[in-house]
Amino acid sequence: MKKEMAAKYNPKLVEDRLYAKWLERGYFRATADEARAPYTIMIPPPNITSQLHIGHAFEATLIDVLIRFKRMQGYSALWMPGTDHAAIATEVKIVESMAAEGLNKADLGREGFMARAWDWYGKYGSAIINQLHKLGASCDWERTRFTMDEGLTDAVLEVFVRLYDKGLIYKGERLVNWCTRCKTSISDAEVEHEEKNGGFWHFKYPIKDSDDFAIFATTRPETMLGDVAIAVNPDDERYTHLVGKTAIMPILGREMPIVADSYVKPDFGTGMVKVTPAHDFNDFDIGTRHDLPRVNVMNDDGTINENGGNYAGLDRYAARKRIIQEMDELGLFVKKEDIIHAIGGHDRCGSVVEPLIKLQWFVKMADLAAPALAAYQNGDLRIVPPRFGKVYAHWLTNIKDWCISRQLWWGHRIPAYYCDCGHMAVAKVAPAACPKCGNVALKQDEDSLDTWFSSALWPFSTLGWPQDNKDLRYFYPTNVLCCGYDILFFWVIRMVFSGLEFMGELPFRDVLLHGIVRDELGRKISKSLGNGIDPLILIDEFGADSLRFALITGNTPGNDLRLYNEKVESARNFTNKIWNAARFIAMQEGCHPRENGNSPDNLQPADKWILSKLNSLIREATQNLDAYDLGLAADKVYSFMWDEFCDWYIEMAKPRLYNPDDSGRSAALWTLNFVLRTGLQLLHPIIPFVTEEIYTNFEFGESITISDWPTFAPEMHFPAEEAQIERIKEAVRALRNLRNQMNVPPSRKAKTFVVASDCATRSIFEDGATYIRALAGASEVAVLSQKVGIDDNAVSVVLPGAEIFMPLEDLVDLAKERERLNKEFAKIRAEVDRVVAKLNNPGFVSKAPANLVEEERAKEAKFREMLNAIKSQLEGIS
RNA sequence: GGGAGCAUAGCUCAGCUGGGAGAGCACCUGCCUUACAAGCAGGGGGUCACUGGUUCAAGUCCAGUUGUUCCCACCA
Repeated sequence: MKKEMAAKYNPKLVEDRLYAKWLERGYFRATADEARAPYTIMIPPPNITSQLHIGHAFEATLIDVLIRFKRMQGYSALWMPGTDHAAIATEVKIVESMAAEGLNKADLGREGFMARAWDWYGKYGSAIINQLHKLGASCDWERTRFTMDEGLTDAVLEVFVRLYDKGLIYKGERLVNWCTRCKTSISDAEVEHEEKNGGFWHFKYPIKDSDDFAIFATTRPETMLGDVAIAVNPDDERYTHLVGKTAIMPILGREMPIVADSYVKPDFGTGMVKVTPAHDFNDFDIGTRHDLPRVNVMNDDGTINENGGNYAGLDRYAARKRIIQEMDELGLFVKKEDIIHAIGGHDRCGSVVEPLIKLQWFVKMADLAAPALAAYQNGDLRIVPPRFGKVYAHWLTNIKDWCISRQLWWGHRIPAYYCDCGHMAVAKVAPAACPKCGNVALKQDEDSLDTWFSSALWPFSTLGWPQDNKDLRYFYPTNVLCCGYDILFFWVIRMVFSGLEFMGELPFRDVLLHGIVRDELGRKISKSLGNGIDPLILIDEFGADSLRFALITGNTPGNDLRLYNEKVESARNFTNKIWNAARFIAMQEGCHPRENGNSPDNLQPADKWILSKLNSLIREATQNLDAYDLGLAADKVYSFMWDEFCDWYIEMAKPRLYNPDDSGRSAALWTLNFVLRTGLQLLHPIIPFVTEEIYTNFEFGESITISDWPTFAPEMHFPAEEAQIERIKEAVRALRNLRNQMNVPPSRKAKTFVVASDCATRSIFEDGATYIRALAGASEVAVLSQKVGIDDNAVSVVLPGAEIFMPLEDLVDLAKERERLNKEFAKIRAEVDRVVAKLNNPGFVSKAPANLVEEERAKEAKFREMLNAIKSQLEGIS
């Protein structure tokens, strides 16, 4: 070794170099190795529209921790990377960029547009992927996939055709959510409802051959142009006499029946509802039940069409205004109420979504959803945290048919081919001629598929499906799917039913959901707030390890995470602490095991104590990681390495290290190396760079990345030494506290007397004397069975089973010392009272587990003894 | 209208199957002790939102209340 280590860890000198090494040596390559078990995670493919943002960094860190952990455990660990074409999101961006050049889609035509889109992919497609290197992500980059790759496209077409042949995909005229800005249909999941202030306008329609009116209310007066009926509740006695009569839409002069339908709630509004089947989902159903016509009054761009009479050509909102005005002029406007109601907007562009009747493609969901729901209900699919299972089940229970066609160009074009004869063929490859009439001029459907249609296949399409192959059989099903809870119903559900349908097996066993990263004020990151956190800037400032550690600690699955500089800074301090612990060890003469044959033959209590603690830590951290409690695991290793190892063990080892003749020196060096090495391994999944740098500097092996995950070792379990050192620590803490309270300067050393009547206790302190000297400012430690020969002016502290005296004649203020002892007495007195109260409770003694009762009894004895000791000390100084 | 989360130290958050409240940051005191001042030692600070219940024992389980955040939903 003998490599000079800098006093401060500098990630900039390390990270890129190590990442390049990992790539070069192919550590992230995963192969279908039958000798090992597979462990697979598919990246949630980032959209090619975006750069790496803090949410990606969070998710990637979670995944990388799991992958690196499992790789070290010996699994053939595959983290499959890739990107998503993100149909509408990308198309919107491309259209925007075209607009800047004064171009629109029509100018380019379909082919020209696609060429431009592929250019876009070439330019931005790999942005995040490349940025993930900076974070240390251990993906198998050679497998990188894109949802519009040839292979994945083949999978999409295969699925489409199979579902169509099975009758699970159909084309039909349905009411769909329509974005008037993007001019495409969107799925239910893409509609975001937001509470907004709005108007609730009340109008009346005259009733034919009567002086009566049908009074109703609407939030969208412009849709009145498409009214085809008035509906009342069949049990509403106020209106039953009107059922069967005819109302007149005065502006268009359209006559419409008054029908009875139980959908209408008598106590809401006026109890009468205008029925507009072409522009409202409920009305669509009412219309179907009563066989009403569907009058579409809106164009694709949100203007009124020819069915709107004089209103044709007007924008929907302008039409709304004028209709209100015209109805008012006709004396048929009643009133306007201000209400707050939910308005659906397009999640990509925010414009208000209009329900319109369109000829679209749908996936029939009932048959697909059932097994996906069952898989969750019977426990095959585990969702972490479990509370999200309800969301999952709710979605699958209430799922409606999925509108998969989009009036977009960027995406997988629907493989349906039309002939002039009216025949439609659905096939992966365009038929050379119409199977029915032989016409060769077939036209492909203009629409493309919802982006989620392809990402639903991600867990198997990335492995080569529909081609059968070794990798697919080996790595599928994947182990865990890690994504944000916000895409549980967008994506997870669709992957589950697709996997079950086409692979006959769940795509993953576990779903690990994470929350979103928020800014220091707890706000959601958003463009409008400008509160974005750039991971690359944080990495540049603090290092990737620090960012990763900050993202892992203090977080539990499914919970949102607040990120701020101090947190990353604190993580940075931790990496530096580890670095310095290693630096200290490296500075010791002959520190390397190979240099002088350091061995664990002569382990001392402190060695056994730290090894035993480490051993428990291995077990706990492993369990936590397996249970996806990454934050918990990180916390435990953190406090072990910092508090136990650095602050206690290293300090306890120093006397031996500094004495070349100490017979325990070799054991200390061995222990330092062993604990360091193991601690690094436990930390490596979370902070891969600094751990690798130290690991290789110490020549522990070729690379920590491919080292074996530590396992619990029964021979490293030393309960007696653990208890022993804990008692020494207690004594040291008490002495430090004492010195501090008595204002003893740290430089002032003093002889220290430990008095214990019990022989075993004396032996503990005799063994630990060296630690007390080193850690508590004792010049010498004398262990006695009785208090003899100790100056009366010594300050003292009472421990369970022992008293410690530190004579500091010139420094002792007797009054102060008395006050301190009195306080101590009161404290222990309170403890005694509490224990006694517990033991006097007959319920406790009879019902609590025997060992607990026994413990309490022991405590009582211990505290009483301490009480007596303090009492006699008080007497001694008065 | 349904469903869920959260409510613990000044701030941000941990706390697994119920058995004497923790961390980081901030704060106070003392230390440049030859790994680390990005550090060391010591310290202050919490009726674990409220009410009731189960239990020998509740931050932890149950019910309700309040506050807050989010998701879903066609109340025209």
